[in-house]
Amino acid sequence: MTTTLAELKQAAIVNGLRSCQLFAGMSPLELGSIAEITVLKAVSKGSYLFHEGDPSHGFYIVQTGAINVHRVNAVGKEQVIHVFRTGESFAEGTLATEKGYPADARAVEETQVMLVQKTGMLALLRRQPELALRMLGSMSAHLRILVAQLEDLTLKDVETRLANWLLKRCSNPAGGKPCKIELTMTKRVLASELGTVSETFSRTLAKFRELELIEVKGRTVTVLNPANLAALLRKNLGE
Amino acid sequence: MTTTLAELKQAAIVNGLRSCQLFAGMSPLELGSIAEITVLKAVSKGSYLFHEGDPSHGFYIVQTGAINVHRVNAVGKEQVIHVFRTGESFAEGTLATEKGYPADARAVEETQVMLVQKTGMLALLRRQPELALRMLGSMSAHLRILVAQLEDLTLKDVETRLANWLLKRCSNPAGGKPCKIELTMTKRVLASELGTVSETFSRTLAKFRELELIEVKGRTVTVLNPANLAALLRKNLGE
DNA sequence: CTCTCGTTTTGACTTCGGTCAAGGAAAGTG
DNA sequence: CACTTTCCTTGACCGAAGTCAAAACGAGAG
Repeated sequence: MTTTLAELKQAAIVNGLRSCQLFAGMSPLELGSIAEITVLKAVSKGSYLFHEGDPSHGFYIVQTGAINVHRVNAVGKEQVIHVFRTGESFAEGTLATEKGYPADARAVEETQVMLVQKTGMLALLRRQPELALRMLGSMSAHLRILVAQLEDLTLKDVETRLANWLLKRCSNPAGGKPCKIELTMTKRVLASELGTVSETFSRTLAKFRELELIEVKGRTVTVLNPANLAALLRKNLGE
Repeated sequence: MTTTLAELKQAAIVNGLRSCQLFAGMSPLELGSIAEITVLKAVSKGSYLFHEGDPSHGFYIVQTGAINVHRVNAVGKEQVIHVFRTGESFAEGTLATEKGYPADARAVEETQVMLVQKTGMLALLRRQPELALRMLGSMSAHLRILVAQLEDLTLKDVETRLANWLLKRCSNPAGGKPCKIELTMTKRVLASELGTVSETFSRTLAKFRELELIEVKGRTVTVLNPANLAALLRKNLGE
């Protein structure tokens, strides 16, 4: 039995699809049918996958790397909507509408994505209602993320947002053990993800350092005592 | 041929469904099958349709009145996500997930809604993939609204938001004819919809009055020259 | 008409956080 | 290694908008 290059590629795609939340637990047969309409795409660091208003060719799944989905206003200031990482899918919403992509998408680092093509996917959805339900679920998750983001940005100050952000990536947010966190991107980008600018971000880190809540060394932040940080977060939210 | 009360009710529901964007252009037969799983609900002014976290019984369509979907933080401050009016549907996202509603929903005024029940709808979706695509489209629209809201609140100041809000309700936003706008709710609520407080709202109206862009008389705002207001909006966005 | 209660407006104050500017650290390049 | 470039940090400043307080206004009740 011979294995062609195309078959290998297909197998790789099936594997990629399997690691995506959206398709978890689907049969190899079903995955195969999706793989057929899926193409791989490499996006180099800093380059754009699509811009706001571009006509949609389908939706994306991140295989490796990270995609920053954001919006830019007339002044050029950008607001991060979400940074999608391995296994996450985005832009599903463009399947069922003629409108283009509602935001910009740029690779934070060297990234591999899978593009599940629109026309093929629409045909599949018509034949497999269960798949459509999965898509609905996934979009619902996106809505939740956005609602949370909205609340974050409007109802909390930067200090609170940073505390929350740090705690979310602690292995044990309630414990008293120090916890190292590696920053995967530049602090400017991180700041923007938190809805602020690098200067303010820097200052807030400094404040936490003075309070002996964290230690910073290059790209590594060590939360000295997650419980203390959690206490500060509660205090900020609590009154 | 006799017409029972139940049949009349069904007919009323079918009519309501037809006026909803989500179901526009569907056959009477299909509408009928949805009507079967739909119940009417009256919500008195100020009372809640659901709270954040409540288990979902389905999604809603506004028949008359208005529903304010919002989020409340620990301090009690609330952030409006969107005010849904006649013909609009919301909470579709809860169909495909076990999580409860992601926000609160309160009637701004006396309101009639239709509840399309979850279990029945799921069964329908499995049989009618086209319906599922419609739902995807509708959720995509919601995502767009949220993204726009996010951009509004983070990238624009109150003055710009108010100018935009006023222009949106001018009959002819580009023209030079004065245009009366009736405020349907109290200014405090309006301010909150614009993501600010009544004081700031008041001041901004005053500023516009000084610039002779508008006139205010009780609950009536008259945009003297929509084109001028549009110019101000463009200037704010433009640099 | 007058009193009362809720809403709106205005003023004074404060604060958060963004901008500008400059110095230092780090990292890539020849 | 020296040099450029990008990133990070810190200080000084400023503006938008929220809070508090008090006055003005308006609608309904008696």
